Amino acid sequence: MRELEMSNTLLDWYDRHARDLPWRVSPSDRAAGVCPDAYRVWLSEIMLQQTTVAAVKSYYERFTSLWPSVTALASAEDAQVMGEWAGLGYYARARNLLKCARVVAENYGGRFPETAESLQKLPGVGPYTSAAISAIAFDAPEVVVDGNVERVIARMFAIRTPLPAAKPEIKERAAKLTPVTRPGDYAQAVMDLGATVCTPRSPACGICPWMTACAARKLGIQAELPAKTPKKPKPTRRGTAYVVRRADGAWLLERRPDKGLLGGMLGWPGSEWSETPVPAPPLEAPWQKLSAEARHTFTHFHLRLDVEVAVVPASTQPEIGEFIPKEDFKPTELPTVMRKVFDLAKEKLQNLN
DNA sequence: TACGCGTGGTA
DNA sequence: TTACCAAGCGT
Repeated sequence: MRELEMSNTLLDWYDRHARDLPWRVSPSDRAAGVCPDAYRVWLSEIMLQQTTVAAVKSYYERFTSLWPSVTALASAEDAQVMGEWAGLGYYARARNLLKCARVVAENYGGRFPETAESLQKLPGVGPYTSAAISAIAFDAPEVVVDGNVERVIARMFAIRTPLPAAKPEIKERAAKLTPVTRPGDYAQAVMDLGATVCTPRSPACGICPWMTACAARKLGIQAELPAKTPKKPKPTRRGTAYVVRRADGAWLLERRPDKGLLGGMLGWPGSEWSETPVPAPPLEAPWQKLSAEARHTFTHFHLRLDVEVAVVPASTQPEIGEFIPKEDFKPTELPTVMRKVFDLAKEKLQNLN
């Protein structure tokens, strides 16, 4: 199949099978001249980095409802944005989201630049996201390559080189397929194909619009591709989290530094997380160690946290962190590992409500 | 180039 | 239970 025939075949498939997503303009609306709002495209693309559509949907609805425009988001309080992002993960995205919104509001008059080259200069916007925004929001013929596209292309051309070494070859192949007409729909079509048909495990080759052109399928190796360089094993780290409740119901919390793990997020005071952590209670108190531990797995290590709880007098002044009044404390604003600690500790401390 | 950086679903 | 995986970026 020629390149033009392939892209047309996929666009026909997309016209019939495009998923209905909150941030998407349907192919029929697009044909009628409707353009997606660059702010919404950008917001969705940042949220979708390494994150599933199912996880993103409710966050996207909440963010667009609270902040309908990039200028509105630029004016938001850091703490509120971090709190709304809690649970979605990769918190550097939220910090860069705010930075980017403020750059667009202050340096670009609230309008996103249209070229991938300009977009990639913005915080948190890399090669994939810049191309995706330019293609989807402005219909520019950019080559959009994400994990889905890598998988589809690696299979289509039976590229056996493991990722990430195969990226340049994949990008070349993807570039030759990218059409000049409807590049925004085409970019979303390849990603939809990867997400719904050319899936990582047990791809549905029988219903694939590109079935006859696929080299991996001819060889029967589609499920083995793309090859990946093996991952390192995850070590286990340990630590202790301290949950303090003041007699008036306030909770002792600490804002983590902007850089590093869970940067900028609220959390419980605690020891370092390491193979042999040193206990580090935030204040003197009659500590009670819980029998259960909080378990959580991050990208590169497993964590097992002991949880110690204490109730302290209403007059207690914190040396570390800050007492948050009970009416201001929202567990949903905690990153998931900290919410797990809370869920273990709350039964022992809830009698102060 | 390789690593640090979250979370929830799935097999 | 464990390992793998998902619309990557910054350093």
